[in-house]
Amino acid sequence: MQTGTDIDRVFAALADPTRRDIVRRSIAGQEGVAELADHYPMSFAAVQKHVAVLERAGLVTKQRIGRRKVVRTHADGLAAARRVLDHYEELWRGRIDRMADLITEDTEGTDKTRETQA
Amino acid sequence: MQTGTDIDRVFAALADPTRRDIVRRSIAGQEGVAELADHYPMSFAAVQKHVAVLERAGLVTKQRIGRRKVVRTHADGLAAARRVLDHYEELWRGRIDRMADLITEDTEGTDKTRETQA
DNA sequence: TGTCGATACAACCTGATGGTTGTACTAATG
DNA sequence: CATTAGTACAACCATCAGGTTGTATCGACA
Repeated sequence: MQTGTDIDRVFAALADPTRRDIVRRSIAGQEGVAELADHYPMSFAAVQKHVAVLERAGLVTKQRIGRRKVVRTHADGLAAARRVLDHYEELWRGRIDRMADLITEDTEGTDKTRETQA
Repeated sequence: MQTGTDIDRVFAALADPTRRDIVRRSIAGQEGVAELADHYPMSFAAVQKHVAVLERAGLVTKQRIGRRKVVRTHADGLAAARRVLDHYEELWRGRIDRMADLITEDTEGTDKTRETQA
């Protein structure tokens, strides 16, 4: 569970509508894999694979309850994705501020403005 | 045409680290495709493709400036992704509230007669 | 303990993705 | 107007992702 919440996997997992729906349904944390599968026009195995993708991305967890394995969404995974977007928004606001600065100051000559990394 | 800001495309686009970096750099909105390409260990054409993916997802736009086409990130695209995550968080909070309700009320009647025992 | 419900996993097919090279279009510039 | 920087796009290739079926495991229970 080291790489549990890898950002690449999180976004990739969220890129599929079926998987987003599984995430949504699993917030309630009541359904097993087979029950989830009933909601989609595909095989049980396909849904099982989707759940596996979500699990690898750290977006859901499975817990054995009786003979089923109940799927629950893991809020931390979603938080990881949110943080990335928050970061962009922060940078975006910074850009706006800088534009405002340019308007008020109007000092020319800022050419090699580069490198910021992340 | 198409689905301007399709959520599938947005998340899929953000699933690639190179593309996320392009989004980040393009917030400044200063570099053309070739300038962006200089930062990555791949061909110009490959970067061009990445930009195209971001463009289709509504995450960036291109504007001709001189002989270059400057790439700028489009905040609306990011906002679309954020809205999805916000929705999940909202549902998540609702779940917590419902759990709290169950604890305080404890009046059954909502039974599906499931998960017997523990 | 033998059966059934629920889950896991492997093998396979197909289309999408991420990378390459090569060629062609477009617009500054000498 | 010929050249060249910058971009676009097509063809091609390898790998991955989403789906299928088929078989195996595992836990509950008559």
